[in-house]
Amino acid sequence: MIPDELDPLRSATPRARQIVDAARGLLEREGWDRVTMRDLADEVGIRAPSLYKHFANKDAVKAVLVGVALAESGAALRPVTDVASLLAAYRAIARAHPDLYRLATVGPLDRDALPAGLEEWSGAPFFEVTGDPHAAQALWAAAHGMAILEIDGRFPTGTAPDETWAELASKFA
Amino acid sequence: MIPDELDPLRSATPRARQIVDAARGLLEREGWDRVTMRDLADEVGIRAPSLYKHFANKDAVKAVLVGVALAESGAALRPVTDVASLLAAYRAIARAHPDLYRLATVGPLDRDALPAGLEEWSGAPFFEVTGDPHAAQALWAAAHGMAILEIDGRFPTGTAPDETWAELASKFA
DNA sequence: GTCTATACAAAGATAGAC
DNA sequence: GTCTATCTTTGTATAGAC
Repeated sequence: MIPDELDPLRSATPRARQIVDAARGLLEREGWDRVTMRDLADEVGIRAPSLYKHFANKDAVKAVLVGVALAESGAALRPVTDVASLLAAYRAIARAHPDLYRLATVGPLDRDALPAGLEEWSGAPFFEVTGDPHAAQALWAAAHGMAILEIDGRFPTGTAPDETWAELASKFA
Repeated sequence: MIPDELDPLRSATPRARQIVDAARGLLEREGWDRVTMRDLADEVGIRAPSLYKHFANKDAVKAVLVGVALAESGAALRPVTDVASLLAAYRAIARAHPDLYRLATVGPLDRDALPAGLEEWSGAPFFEVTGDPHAAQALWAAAHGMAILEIDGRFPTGTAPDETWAELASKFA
């Protein structure tokens, strides 16, 4: 699915992979703020100081998880067919792994910590479906707005109705 | 501009207002994570524990600031004319006070801590300009997606081009 | 690479005196 | 309502044994 050279775990040791897996589990159960280095070490079965032999700090763990999120998202959005299907796939990703989605999309992005080309590859489906860079960015931003507001429970009704997603799709169809 | 009964500072004591003002200043200079109860107290000229005589905890300070942000946003979006002007006003708010915008729009919303009706009043311009609840929600979500990605520097080019905002406006015109 | 032990600096929060 | 003193959690880090 994802090109080998874009895999954020490409050169990770088995132990590093294990740590990332554990971090993802904790993240999806508790949210990033509640992932502590101590709990992460517990989950792996080692002591907290040992984590620093594999990752410089907590942010380095986060960077890999962000890469994983972008890679999985880019894969799930392919192959590209039409706007409605793309939006449906995008929504599904955010709802399936809300904390991972949040981690990868909220706040600044440390681009230097990502495999070169991954960010672009992850967003390319929006260009493919619109055929125009500005329309692609606008559609991506709209999809993100819908997704993040939905998983954060910000829509007054509690969850975003299917009709609102359909309305958005109709505008860009 | 804003109805009196929606004012989040309506029943605040002078000291509480002073604390909120100081918190806003710190927020806009440093971001919410760097607003500490100690720094906030310093700014006001008292000791950190004294803050807890005026606010239950840091989240209670945040709740008032979120209310202030919603109130100012709702005021700045009025009067409503057309989609393009509404989006321009929305974008201007986010760019003028990015950390306040983030505080009010990122993550879950503690609705119980807000004046009743404020959230709805703040978002009503989107209903006014579209005349349809689903289109209003979709437009609001799209505007938020654009705004938050722009102030977080998430657009690959660095900042969202005016053309992308124009593209979005054209879809909902 | 892992462990134990230890340390330190934020940061939110509380208890109790005045 | 303000103070001083104190507690806890957490990220981060080091030293040194195995």
